[in-house]
Amino acid sequence: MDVMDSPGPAYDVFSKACPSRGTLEHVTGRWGALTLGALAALPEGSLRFNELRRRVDGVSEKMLSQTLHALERDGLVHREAQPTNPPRVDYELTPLGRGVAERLLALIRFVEGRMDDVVGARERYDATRGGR
Amino acid sequence: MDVMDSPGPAYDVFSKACPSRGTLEHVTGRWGALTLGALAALPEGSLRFNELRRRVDGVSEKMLSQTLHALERDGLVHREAQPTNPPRVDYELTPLGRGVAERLLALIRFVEGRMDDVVGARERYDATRGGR
DNA sequence: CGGGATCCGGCTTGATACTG
DNA sequence: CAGTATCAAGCCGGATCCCG
Repeated sequence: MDVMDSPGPAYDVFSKACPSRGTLEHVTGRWGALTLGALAALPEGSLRFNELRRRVDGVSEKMLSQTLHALERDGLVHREAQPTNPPRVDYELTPLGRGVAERLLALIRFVEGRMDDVVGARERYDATRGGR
Repeated sequence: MDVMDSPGPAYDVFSKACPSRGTLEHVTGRWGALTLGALAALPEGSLRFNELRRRVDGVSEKMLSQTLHALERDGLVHREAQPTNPPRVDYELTPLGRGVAERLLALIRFVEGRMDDVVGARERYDATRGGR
């Protein structure tokens, strides 16, 4: 083994310049997280553009399109376009994307499952500060 | 059991109006994720304001303060101020916050560990589209 | 249907300065 | 040290129009 083989930490999100920070933001971003979540929630994991849009309640066409491009570029989502009329485009997770989405969903489900605690904490916090 | 006891899904991030979406954004937001990650990476998990600021490379005072308030309000972070001079304030995760941070760190580490794949995917993507 | 291009208002963010 | 207040800038995100 060469000393050059030593990998080291290599990538560290806590470092300002690390490219992993950008990817983490695509993944955890407002629409990125929900898009990955929607694709992961499926058994067979393939969705068309407008199906996806309906599942991610509140997303605009522009933001969904933009989000999908970023995720595709990072190798997390695969886009398959069929040159039919009307056009049909399917999106699905890549194996890498499935790994990410799995962990993301674990986080999402945990948060959803503890929302009663969160809501309670908020009420206590707000009560402490009177009206502000 | 009363029928009223039936909990149902109760909270669903995919729904626009669900409060869990807000909490998820605090948790996964740009600075929220890194702040929770920094607090979770510790053995004894207590950090002072400026220690935290140094670990989360690039965060401004304002954003860190704002982020900590949101996390405290959601019951994920505990704030302990000592009225000494100079003032000393320690932040640490609550049990709930530790649960969230654990899952968040699993995601972060997974992304960091696959960045080579991501970088490769980006190069292939960019090459396909010529210069843009 | 599945987007791209453009315009534009507003919220988020980052410096800077100030306080206890 | 641990923040808050203020202000300007910029990027995000929505609406709209358009095309294949």
